[in-house]
Order: sequence, then C-alpha cells, then structure tokens
Amino acid sequence: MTSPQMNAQVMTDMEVRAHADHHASLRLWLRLLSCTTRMEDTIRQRLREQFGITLPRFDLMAQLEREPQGLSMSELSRRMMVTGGNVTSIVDQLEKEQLVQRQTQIADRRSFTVRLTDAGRTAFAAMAQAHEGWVVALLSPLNESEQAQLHHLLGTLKSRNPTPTQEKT
Amino acid sequence: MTSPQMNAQVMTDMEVRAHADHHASLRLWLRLLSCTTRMEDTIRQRLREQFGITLPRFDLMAQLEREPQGLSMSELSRRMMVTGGNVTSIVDQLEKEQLVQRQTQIADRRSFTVRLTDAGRTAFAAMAQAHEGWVVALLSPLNESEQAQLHHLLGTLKSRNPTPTQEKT
DNA sequence: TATTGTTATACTCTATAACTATA
DNA sequence: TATAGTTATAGAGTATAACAATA
Repeated sequence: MTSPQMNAQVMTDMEVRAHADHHASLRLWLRLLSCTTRMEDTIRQRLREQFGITLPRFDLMAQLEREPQGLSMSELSRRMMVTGGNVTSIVDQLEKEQLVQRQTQIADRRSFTVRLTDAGRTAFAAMAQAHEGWVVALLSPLNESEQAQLHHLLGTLKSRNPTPTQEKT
Repeated sequence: MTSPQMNAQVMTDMEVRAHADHHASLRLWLRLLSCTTRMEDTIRQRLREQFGITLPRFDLMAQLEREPQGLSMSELSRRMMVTGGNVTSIVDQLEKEQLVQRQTQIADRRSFTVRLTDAGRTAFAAMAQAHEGWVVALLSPLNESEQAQLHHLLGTLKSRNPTPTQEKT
C-alpha cells in the first residue's frame, strides 16, 4: 500500500472505498440511533403510563438503589451527568411523593444524604422488575449468543472513545 | 427439558439461568443506551457550536435534502415522528434563516411543499460533511468487519420489533 | 365532515447564574 | 474564599387541543 508503485488509480480506488465506508458508518450510526431511540421511547412511555414516573426520576432512584447508604446531591449530579439545579428539582418531586428523603449530615451541614425511603425501595423494586421484563422482551429478537456479540462490540466502541465526563468537563 | 424427569432442582437452575440472562440483557441495554447517548450528545454539541443548529433542525433539513421535490408539513411530521405543531415551529425558524421555503400547492391550497433553498442546500452540504466525519471518527474504534457485524445485529433487532409508527399511533 | 396546517398552552429536561448557608 | 445546595430564569423539545381554511 505504501510502496512507490502506488499510483493515481490506486488513490482513486482508495477514495471510492473511503466514501463507501463513510456511508456504511453513517448507515450504522442511523441504525444504532433508531434502535436505541425506539427502545427508549417505549420504555419511557410505559414508565409514564404504568408507574407515572419519568426516565430521569427512575434513573435517580436506580442510582440510590445501588447505594443503600445514600448519595449526596453533588454525587447524584455527577453520576447522572446533569447540573445541580436539576437534581434539586427531581429530588424535590420524589421527596414530595415520599419515595426518597434528604438526611442532614452531621459532619458537613451544607450537604445532604439522599436515600430511598422504604416506600421508595418497594416502589422501585416493582418498576425495576417491569423495566427488566420490557428490556428482555425488546432484546429478544437476538439470541443469547447474538446479545453477547453485541455487548462485546459495543464494549469495544465504548472503551476506545472519550468518556462523557471528559467531554462534559 | 420438558421430560417428566424435570424436577425442582432443574427448575431452580433454569430460574437462575433466566435471571442471569435477564441481567445480561439489562447490561446490554445500558451499554447500548450509553454508547448511543454519548455519540448523540457529542454530535448535538458540535452541531450547535460549529453550525448553530439543533439536531431536529438538522434532521428536518436532512429529510428535505433526500427529497429535492420537497415534502408537505404532514409528511415531515410523519417522517420525523413528531406532531404537527413542532414541525411548524422548526420550519418557521429555518424559513426565517432562509434555509428552507414553503411553496403553496396549486392542487390543494391547504397544503405547502417545503424545500431547501439554494442557501439551505449549500449550508446543509457543509454540515452533512462534518457530521459524517464525526460519525466515522466516533465509530472508528470498530474496524470495517466489526461495523458490518454490528449493523447486521442491529438489523435483526430492528426488523423483529414493532415499528415506532405502530407504537406511536 | 375530514384534512392541512397554525396557534396557544403546558410540561419535562436541561443549562446558567445569582444566591444562601456553611466550611 | 471555596463548596453544597437552592432558586430563578431561559430555551429546546415534546404533546394536546382548539382553531381557520380548504377539500
């Protein structure tokens, strides 16, 4: 490829090939986007209809469910990759419905620990179970081996791209 | 598996297996979502910074670019899967910037044909070229064969799931 | 009556910036 | 001064519903 014999014809072929590859990448991206958006819209709609909850609220509860000892507002902000004011608003709503609670810190009185309440944990368990069922059903066109392949390919994609944290900061 | 010898122990194993699979599906979904969201956020941000355009506006222009003869408002609404009022608002903005134009129909005076202007076509060409470059770069962790595999797997996923049209209507 | 498109309204999510209380 | 969190505001995107003009 890099030999001195490389000539104008080869360059042209390479360019044609590059264009074809670019279009293939673009088609792949559009397919990736449409598959994901379609699943996400379905899940979002069902969460709203069946549980009266939005995806960000569900995500916040999911974060808390993984951390029984609770998380600070700023840590929630970091993990959900949204700014602080938005976390305040989501926690306000969930607290009003008694699904989460703010606990004052002894060590640092500026900060709160946010936790799921018992009611919140119970409610989340039901939602998470339904959510998992939807995901399993939506991915069921792929068998176990195909899902593993897809997981692997996406892992390659993810690990070699900059993280959102790096980009956002 | 369905023989009379199937006993409690087998059931338990199956259940354990099912749970493991479910968790694998959930992990796959989270990875699919985060890969896609990360790419989409990057693209959205660059479109805004470099071209002062939002993704829906870019998408609308992309629809028009594919149909030189133009599209009606309702056809744009259908293709973009958003309700009519939103299309009105996006077309209003693009028309104000003279990137698209509404043409009255002779046959049906209720309806418009929306087209790219020459300026719109020129502007879109520059944006589309940059966009394609970003997509190629973002997908570059996967080689050609891996991209083809991913495209194929997502095709399977897409073709055997209900279409958004069915779900939205 | 039905359809095309517009307008008005409301809601969610998001970011930015000014602010308060505490460290 | 710096940090944790709140408040206020603004903007994008979305849906719904009432409306006008035309078919």
